[in-house]
Amino acid sequence: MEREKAYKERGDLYERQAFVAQAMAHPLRIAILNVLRQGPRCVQDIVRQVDGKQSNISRHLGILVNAGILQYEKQGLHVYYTIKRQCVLRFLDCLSDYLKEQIEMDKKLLQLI
Amino acid sequence: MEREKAYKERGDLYERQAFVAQAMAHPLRIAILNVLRQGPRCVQDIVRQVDGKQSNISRHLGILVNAGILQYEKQGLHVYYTIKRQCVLRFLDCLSDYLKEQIEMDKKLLQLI
DNA sequence: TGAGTAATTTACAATATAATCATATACTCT
DNA sequence: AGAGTATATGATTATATTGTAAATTACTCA
Repeated sequence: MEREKAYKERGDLYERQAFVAQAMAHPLRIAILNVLRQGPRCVQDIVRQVDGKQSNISRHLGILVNAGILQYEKQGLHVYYTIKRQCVLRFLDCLSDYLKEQIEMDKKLLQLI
Repeated sequence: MEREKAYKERGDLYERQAFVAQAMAHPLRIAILNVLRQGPRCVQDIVRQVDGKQSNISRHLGILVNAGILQYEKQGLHVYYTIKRQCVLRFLDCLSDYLKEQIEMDKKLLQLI
């Protein structure tokens, strides 16, 4: 494969990776992912567990599906969403280890002021 | 810990996770991370390897540092950047496995048209 | 000190993302 | 068919992100 083509393909990959990251880049969407850890859930279930309007949650679900992170299945009136990419959960878990420490540290700093 | 406080802390964590994800959500920043896999590199090195103006790269580096993904060290005129969170690389690797397949499939579909 | 190089920052215009309300679609049950 | 419920989709406004050129800071070395 020639050099330029190789570069272009890499760029293609980078764009898709960035697209997945972008889909995760919102606290509400992270909250949704954490609800779906429990297993498949319909929109209502999710709306009940995270703080947000139905139409907004629906939009965020759409973004996650679009990025290939979630799958959905229609069952009558309900639409059940499921996590399709376990990578994403592993990543969040890995991040939370040191982010929790960071949060603790920030809290202590605040108390010093 | 009371319920409401627990919720707030979770929200705090979600915001920070989202912030890290957001920092990864740009193809140029992914490209930068892939340059830095090789080891510490200064801004010029990076500018040479990815496609972009120096001031722009500097901005993107700032975003990655801010999210805690990169570290830097000044050495004379140069600033050397290093990857601090290996999570991030593992995540990108995990994504690329199926994204590459997806790219292949998309290419084949295009040829059918 | 001052010329030169590396890196960051500022200011701005262009573009993308987000939340909300109202509306539309799709399905169920009587 | 028609009422009722679950989701999704416009349209709009507010906010955030991006790229670029120009200005600024920080360091080196003659």
